[in-house]
Amino acid sequence: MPTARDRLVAAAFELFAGQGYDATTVDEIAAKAGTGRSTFFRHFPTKDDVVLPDHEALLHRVDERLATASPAGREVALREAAGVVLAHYLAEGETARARYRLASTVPAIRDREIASVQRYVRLFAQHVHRWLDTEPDGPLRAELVASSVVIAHNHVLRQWLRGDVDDAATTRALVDRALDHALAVLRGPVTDGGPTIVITGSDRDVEQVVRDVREALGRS
Amino acid sequence: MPTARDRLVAAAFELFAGQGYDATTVDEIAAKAGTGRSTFFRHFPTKDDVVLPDHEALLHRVDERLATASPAGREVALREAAGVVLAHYLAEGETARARYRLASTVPAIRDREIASVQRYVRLFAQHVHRWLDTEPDGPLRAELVASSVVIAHNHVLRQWLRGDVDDAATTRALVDRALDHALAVLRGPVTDGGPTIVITGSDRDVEQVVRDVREALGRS
DNA sequence: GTCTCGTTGGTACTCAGTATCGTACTGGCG
DNA sequence: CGCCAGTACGATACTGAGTACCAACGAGAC
Repeated sequence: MPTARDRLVAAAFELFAGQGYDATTVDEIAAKAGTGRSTFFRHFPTKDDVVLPDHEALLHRVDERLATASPAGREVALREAAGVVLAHYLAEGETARARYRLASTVPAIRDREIASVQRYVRLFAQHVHRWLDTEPDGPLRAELVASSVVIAHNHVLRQWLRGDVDDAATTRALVDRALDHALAVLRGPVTDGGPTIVITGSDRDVEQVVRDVREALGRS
Repeated sequence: MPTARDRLVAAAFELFAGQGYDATTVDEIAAKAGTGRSTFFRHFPTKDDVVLPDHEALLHRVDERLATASPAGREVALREAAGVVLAHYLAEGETARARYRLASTVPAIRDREIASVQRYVRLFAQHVHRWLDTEPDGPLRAELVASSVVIAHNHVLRQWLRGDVDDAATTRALVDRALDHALAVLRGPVTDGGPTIVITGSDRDVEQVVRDVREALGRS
């Protein structure tokens, strides 16, 4: 016999899928789970929470990873922190996908999801602020980096949730690649005096770069 | 005699400020406004909406500005679209600040605000997608640009809402400057083959840039 | 006058969420 | 075995948001 909490979650998912979110009352969920109404609200503060994952534990783990970042390892810390979240969803598997489908159709749940995402952004921002606040435009860049990391992560995560990508290793690789874009702001500040140059990528053929620069400036 | 809608808004702001959001019932608001309960819900779908601005009109104007962007004027379109939103808040003046204080303390309103912000991000993303989807990593970069523009705008807007900045012209200048960072992703893609060069700023002394590049690459 | 039509007020209802109480089921300890 | 915590559960009653529906009022059209 599964625990009452698990029965409630299962019953809720079935009823929501069958007759829709709004048309399902908490009483029905409790009845189908063979429990009392009080028990439902004892386990889930609101009706929404029965389908939303417990972000608390996840946020805590992300927080821990970001807290232990040496100045040199900040970019790695951000990547791994995003990886922690991704791993959680991948491990959830079909449950995460069912929740995604639900959030796509039910406004109330979608709004809750958005609010949850914002908590991750805030958490990331909190740490990046510590790193950048003394730099020029640090506070702004901190927020840009934080939101960009989450955007990049979620962009790929959605591909997996929709089933566009199915392989876990591929998904992880895509997130890594997406974070290249997101972390560009972290690498170089935009100074307002002279032009700022940001060069990324592995190939370091100086003369080729110079040719590219001349071409780019000539065109502009 | 102001319209019933205006009286309801005024009554709501006063009661929320005086006794808190949760402790205020819709009946009280209606009573203070000298109207019936039905009238309240006829004007505002939910209790939250009485303090939230009508984003519909604003979203529409932003949409219009973004829709009429030539390929060369895309960056300008994004800047002006952000400017439209900023101008609206600046025109609201103290009302916007009161709402900000309310959203800072009441979770329900804060969540609604977050959901509203997300609608702007989606609208921006919708247009930027049209522009970038065919480019490498276009869809991701579109979302990064959209969220970054909104983040940058809101970062400065919050400074004004808090009163850290009070002058309208200064605020507009700060937004313009903040958007420099946000639009970096729009300017250059990060290719994975050779190095990618992103050059920002107004000074276009090619030889100086080339010297900078050589120095940067020499160091690395 | 009266016939609409839009705005309003009033009433009754559903349902989420809160508070409170009594009860069953545990494990530990004498 | 009897007693005693602590804990999970169920039932009831309540508040308040949001919905549905209906009756009344007022302003113009004819």
